[in-house]
Amino acid sequence: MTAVAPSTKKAVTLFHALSDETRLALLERLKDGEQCVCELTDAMKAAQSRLSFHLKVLKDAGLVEDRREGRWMYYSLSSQAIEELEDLVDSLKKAAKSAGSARRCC
Amino acid sequence: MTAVAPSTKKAVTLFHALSDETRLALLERLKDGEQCVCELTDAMKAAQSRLSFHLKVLKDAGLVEDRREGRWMYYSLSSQAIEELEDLVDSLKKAAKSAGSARRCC
DNA sequence: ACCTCCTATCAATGAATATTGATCTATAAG
DNA sequence: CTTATAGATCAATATTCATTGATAGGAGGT
Repeated sequence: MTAVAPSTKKAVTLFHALSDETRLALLERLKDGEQCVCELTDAMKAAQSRLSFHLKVLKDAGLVEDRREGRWMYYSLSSQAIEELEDLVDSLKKAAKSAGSARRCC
Repeated sequence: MTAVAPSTKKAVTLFHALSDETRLALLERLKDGEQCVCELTDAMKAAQSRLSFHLKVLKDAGLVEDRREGRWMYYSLSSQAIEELEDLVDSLKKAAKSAGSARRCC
């Protein structure tokens, strides 16, 4: 019954940020807690500019936060966007449960 | 502490399917119940081949199911993939809550 | 001031994706 | 059997995204 998702753009951004193997791997690592970029590049054997790019995508989507400490940048999960995600998935789930009533068409 | 998500590929596919405005709009419509392609093309004023393409992406990701009835194809939400989504988001949420413990680095 | 280390950004290339219009298949109706 | 309709698929193009290597900035250390 929902008219048109009010913030479709936001949802697209969120899901897009999650739709990449490298970025999911980053989030997976951040589940263990805050980490600095050097640690991530090291652990993932990835080029620095590559991770920097992906971390920016995650940050722009609101999925991670960054914090500077000296010359290091620390990244960590941000629960904010994750809750929005939860809501999106929830509304889908509810709708999926109330099975589709076949309607005459065309 | 999770090693490496076992089915990262699956997650990427799921999130990618959701990372498009047209596809989110389709899902939004399907929340109201099963609908045939002609109804969707009509309502969304989109080219038929375009929707067919996006519906395929959604179907390949397991987010929708199709059913043929005469010459019409009916699409509906599939709760299967949606539950996988829920799990993915859940594990992120839990990790985000146990705030990141800053660790010495580099 | 200089040099070094950590990270972000930029420019160029290459790879995936989306869009369009045309064609093909299947089902139904006459 | 012919025609019409619903939808999928294909080929070509346009667009968007990721990767790489180079450069630039900012913070410490000497």
